[in-house]
Amino acid sequence: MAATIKDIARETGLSLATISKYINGGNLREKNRVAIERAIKKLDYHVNEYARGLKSKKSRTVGMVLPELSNLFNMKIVSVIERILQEQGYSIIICDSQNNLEQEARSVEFLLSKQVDGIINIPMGNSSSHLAPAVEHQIPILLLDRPLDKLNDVVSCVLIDNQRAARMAVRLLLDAGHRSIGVVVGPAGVYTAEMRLKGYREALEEYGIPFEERLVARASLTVEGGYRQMRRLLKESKDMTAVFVTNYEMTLGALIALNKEGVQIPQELSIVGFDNIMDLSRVFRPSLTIVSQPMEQIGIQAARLMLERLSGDASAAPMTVTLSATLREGASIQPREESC
Amino acid sequence: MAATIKDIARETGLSLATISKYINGGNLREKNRVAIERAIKKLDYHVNEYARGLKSKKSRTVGMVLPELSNLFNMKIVSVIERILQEQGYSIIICDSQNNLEQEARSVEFLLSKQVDGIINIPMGNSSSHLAPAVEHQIPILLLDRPLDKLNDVVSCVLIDNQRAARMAVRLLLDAGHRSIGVVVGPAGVYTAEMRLKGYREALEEYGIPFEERLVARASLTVEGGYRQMRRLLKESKDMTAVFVTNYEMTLGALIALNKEGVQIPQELSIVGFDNIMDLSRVFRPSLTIVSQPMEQIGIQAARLMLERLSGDASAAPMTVTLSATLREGASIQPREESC
DNA sequence: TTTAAAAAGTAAAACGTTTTGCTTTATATA
DNA sequence: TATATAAAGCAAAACGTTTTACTTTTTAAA
Repeated sequence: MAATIKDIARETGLSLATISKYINGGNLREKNRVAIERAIKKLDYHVNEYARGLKSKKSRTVGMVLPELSNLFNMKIVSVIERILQEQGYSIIICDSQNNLEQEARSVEFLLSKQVDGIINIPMGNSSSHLAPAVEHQIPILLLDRPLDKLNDVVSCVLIDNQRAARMAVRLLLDAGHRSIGVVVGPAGVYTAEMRLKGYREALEEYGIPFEERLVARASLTVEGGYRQMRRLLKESKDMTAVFVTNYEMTLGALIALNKEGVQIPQELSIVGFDNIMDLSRVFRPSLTIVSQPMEQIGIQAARLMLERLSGDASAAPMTVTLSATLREGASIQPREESC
Repeated sequence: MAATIKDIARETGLSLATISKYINGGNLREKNRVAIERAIKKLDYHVNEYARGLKSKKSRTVGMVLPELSNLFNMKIVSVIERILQEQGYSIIICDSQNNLEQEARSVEFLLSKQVDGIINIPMGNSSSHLAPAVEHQIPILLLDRPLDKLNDVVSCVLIDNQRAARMAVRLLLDAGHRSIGVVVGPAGVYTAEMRLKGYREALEEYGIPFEERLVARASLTVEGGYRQMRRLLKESKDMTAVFVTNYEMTLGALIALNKEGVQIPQELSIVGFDNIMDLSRVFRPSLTIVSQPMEQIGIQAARLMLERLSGDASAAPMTVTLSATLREGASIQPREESC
């Protein structure tokens, strides 16, 4: 039914090789070029990606493996990467591993069976074993948001300087005179959570403030997690005058909790949130001070790195790109007189 | 490098056709079966999807075209569909058309160029022209969330009974004695918005309450939209005692606005929200009364319909499946004495 | 003009499957 | 045991490209 390169050859009187050359951007005589173009239009020819893939061993598809889709950070990143890769003719297959390590490994196998040219992965845990089959296949691998030490020499990586960003955020609170600062942070073992917590500790240290376990609230990375742990902090640490919440969903949950408890921001509690998705900082009154991850940039860099490695560029050695999160100052921090 | 069917044939002494038969689930002699299985394991053979696609003209891939990814309803649906199709060996390519009609059309073309076996689309507008090329290709098309009249006889469709759900929700408020009920609803022209507004009007009509334009707040389907329009309603309609918010993001925005304004729920204002994502109804206190779309079911039905049509099942005529949203009663509605 | 070099074009093989029409082997019936 | 039938296996062609090694044409230099 559909026209093939053979039909174009017949229509133009040229050979298959010439048509193929045209399609792949080679040089040809002007009159042949126009003849081919006319024939393509006339017969409504489209390249058969499967025949091409069979010969070239390239699928022009990259796979993406994520812990979950229903997370706005992930979605935003996917959205950016998808747009850029598509512009270059690549399609992406997304695998939601549903916070399940075995599923994550299965997703990698699935993508390999679909013969993707590369894999982008936001790893769930700290093991890299799920990527072993992909490493073996020698396809480019790119880690997002979280590194995996074992693979440092084989894969590229796009990260945020979580630790520094957290340090800056907590400094802001310290500079405002706060001394009892709570932190709502993700589960132990999650790289980003650990780094952000580290930054929090560092800032305290700089100011000579003792770190207190009771001010650390470990939450699942969800609205509910933020809600619950914010309430717990409020209940258990009455002296707390500020809080740092370290991801978007938890920030949302914390805000709901604070509102429900009628805690005035910033009069009664200062807060620094995380991730400017859905323009939370603008919508919320008083405007929220937040750590803002450059999500567009993360996506752009990830796409760039992947495309470079896909094109077999020599310069495309595995590398780690670390981007800076920025602090957007709002009005959710109250200076405290009694200190200093 | 990678083993092919030929290697298996050589290893086992059988013919290509027999190996192919095995792979595709045909019958063979027991000893041949085990020989093939051993060879496959030994040589780590995997089907080459591109060779297969070339012969069979099936890509075992379906495309999905959405207005945007950063929307939790869409994401949840994608997540479910992705899981089910993947279990059947299908991969899905997602195209985020970024609320851009031209991009939506380009996405369809892109998917066709990638030779997807079917397309699932949450259409942005009311025109079906972007799907024309897909219709021409004779591949199964499935519409989600919003129908397109022109295509009724060619495509399947999975919908929610928006109108009824809205009617039920507003009835609940009316039954509680509310007479001045605001509604935050999506932009004019958006199918779901219109249907939900229609349901709102119907309920009022049933109770003999005049419809008032001033109580209708048209918002963009975002947190910010909900926030802005909720504030507008509060300011402009002091007599309003209840409000119905008709999507998840807007509900979130409305809640933020109400909290910021210090409006007590439900004492000062009763509210019915929409979509139980992130367990909003549980997290929020008082627990929210919401219209809950059966997102899991929507995804399941969509996947089922698509799979049936992909398998060329005779029973798989284009059809419309309409699912019911349910009302989850929380504690965000206050009965009003003065009425009845 | 002739010749050399560069550019453009070609025929044919290959990629790894599925499928068709046929042959061989196994099973059931007489 | 012989025969008919069903089941299993096979050889070869086809799918629509890309690529290789070669030939022809064009352009530039002598």
